[in-house]
Amino acid sequence: MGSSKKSPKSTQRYELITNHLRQSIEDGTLSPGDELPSEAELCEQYDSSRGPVRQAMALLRAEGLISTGRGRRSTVLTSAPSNSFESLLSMTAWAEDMEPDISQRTLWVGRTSADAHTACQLNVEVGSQIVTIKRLRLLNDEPLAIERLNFPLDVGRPLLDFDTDNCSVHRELSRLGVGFESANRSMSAALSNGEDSELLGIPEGSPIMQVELLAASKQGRTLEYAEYRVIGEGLVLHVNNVRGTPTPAWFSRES
Amino acid sequence: MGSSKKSPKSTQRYELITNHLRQSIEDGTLSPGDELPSEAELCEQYDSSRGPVRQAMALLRAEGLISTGRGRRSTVLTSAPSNSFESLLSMTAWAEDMEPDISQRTLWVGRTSADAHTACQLNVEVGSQIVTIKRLRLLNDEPLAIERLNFPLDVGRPLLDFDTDNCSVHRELSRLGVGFESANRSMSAALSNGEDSELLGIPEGSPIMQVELLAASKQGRTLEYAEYRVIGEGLVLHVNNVRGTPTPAWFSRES
DNA sequence: GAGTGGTCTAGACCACATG
DNA sequence: ATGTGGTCTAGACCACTCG
Repeated sequence: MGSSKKSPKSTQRYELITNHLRQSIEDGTLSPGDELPSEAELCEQYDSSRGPVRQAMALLRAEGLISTGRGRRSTVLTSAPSNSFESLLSMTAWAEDMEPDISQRTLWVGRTSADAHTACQLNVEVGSQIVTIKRLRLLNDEPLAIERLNFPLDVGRPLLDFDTDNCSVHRELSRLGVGFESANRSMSAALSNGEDSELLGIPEGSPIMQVELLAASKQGRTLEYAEYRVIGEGLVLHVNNVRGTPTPAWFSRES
Repeated sequence: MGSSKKSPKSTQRYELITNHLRQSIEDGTLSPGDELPSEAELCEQYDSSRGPVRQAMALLRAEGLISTGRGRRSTVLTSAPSNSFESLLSMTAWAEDMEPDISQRTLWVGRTSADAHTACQLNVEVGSQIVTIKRLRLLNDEPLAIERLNFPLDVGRPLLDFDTDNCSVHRELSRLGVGFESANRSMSAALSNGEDSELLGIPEGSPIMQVELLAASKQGRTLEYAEYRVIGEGLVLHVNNVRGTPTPAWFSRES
C-alpha cells in the first residue's frame, strides 16, 4: 500500500512501443525467428518519428529479445523472461516475482565494527561502526540462503529499529530516500561449511553458490556490501547477451 | 592471414566519444564520483549534435561505467573492466584477454547421435547426428575446466577436420561464416563427480561451477549448446547493473 | 535497385535538480 | 531561474542485404 512510488506519469511513446512489442513476443504473437515490422511501419503504426521507435528497439535488443542489423529486418531471438533492476538488487523483490512463498528469519541485527575485508568493500575505515543484518531466507519454509547485509552506519542506522523479519530491507531504504543506482554481483562455487550446514540444514560439503553484492549510489558511493550463501540446488543465474550491445558481465580468476 | 574481417571503417562519431570517455575513466582521469562534462559541452568538444553524444552516454551506462539522470550531470560509477561479446561467447577469447597461458587438450571430436537433453537444447530430433567436441582446458598447464561443445551437424561439420588442440573453435566457425548473434549462459554450483575429479585432478566432491551456454544466430536458430565444468576456485562471474538499463541477467530456481 | 537499419543534424519542449 | 538530461520531430545520407 501507501507507496507513492512514482506519479502516474503519462507513458512515454517509446515505452508504449517497447511494451507492445515485448508483450507480442512474450505471448507468442511473435515467435523466435519471426521478423518484426520495419521501423518505417512502426513509425506509421504509432504515429511517431524514428527516434522513439529506435529507442524501443534498443531496449529490446539490450534485453536480448531481438537482433537488429543493417539491411535486414529485426528478428525475434527468444522470449526470455524480463527482469528488473530491483529484482537483481533485492532478493525479496526477486522472490516476489518468481516465488511468492519466501520468508526470512532474522538471526542478528546490530552495529558492529567493520573487519578489514568488509571495511575495504564498503570503503570505510577498518574498525569503524557499520550496521549488519544476518538473516536466514526461506522458500516454502525450507532454508534457501544465508544473507549477510552490511551498510555504512549512516545508511543502515534506520534498520536498527526495523522489522527485518517481515519487510524488505531494500524497499525500506528506498522509502527513506536511499538511492541505489548500481549493483555489482559476483558469484562463485564453494562448499558448505559447518555454519552453512547447520543453518541451511544440509550435509557439510554440499555445493554452495557464493554471491557477493556491492551496491552504490548515483555518486558512486558504496551503500551496501552483501554476502549470500545459497544452497547449490536452489539457484541458477542466467546471463543473456546479444552481439553489439555492451554486456555488463564477465569472468575473472579468483575474487 | 586471410581474414578480411572488417574494412578499416572510419570510426563513427559516437564511438570516438565513447572511447575517449571510457579511456578517461579507465586511466583515472575521471574517477568514480566525478562528474562528466555536460552533453552540451561534449557536443561542442566533438563538434557534434546531441544524438551521437547521447548514444555514447547510453553505451557507457549500459556498461555500468556511468550513471545519468534528469536535472543532474552524469557521474562516474566505477572503472570496471570492459568486456566484449566474444569474450563471453568463446572461452578462448576470454582467456586471451585475461590469461595468456590457456591451452587445451582435445579428448574427443566426432559425430554422435543426440541424446534427449542435448537434442532438446539444440532443437533437433532426438537421435539425429550432431558434432561434439570434448576438451580439457588448461591454464598454465593446470586443468581449469572440462568443455563439451555440441553443434548441429551442418554447423559443426567443418570442425571434424580441424585442429581443435591449437585453435579457437568459435573463431574458426566465425571465419567460415557462422554468425553467432546471441549467447545465453546459465550457471550453478555443483560437486565434482568421478570423471571431473580424474580429468581436473581434484578430489571428488570439490566445488564445481557448472556452466551451460546456448548460442544462436540472427534468425534465432540454435547453433551451439555447450556445457562446462569449471573448478570452483578458478572462476568468478561478475554482473554489473545500473538502474534504468535493461539487465540481461536473472536468477531462477533449478535449471 | 529497392528496402532496411545505422548514423547524424538542428532544432524543440519537458521534467527534474540545484542554488 | 538556470542548467541538466529525457523525449521527440522531421528531415538527411550511408552501409548493408536481398532479390
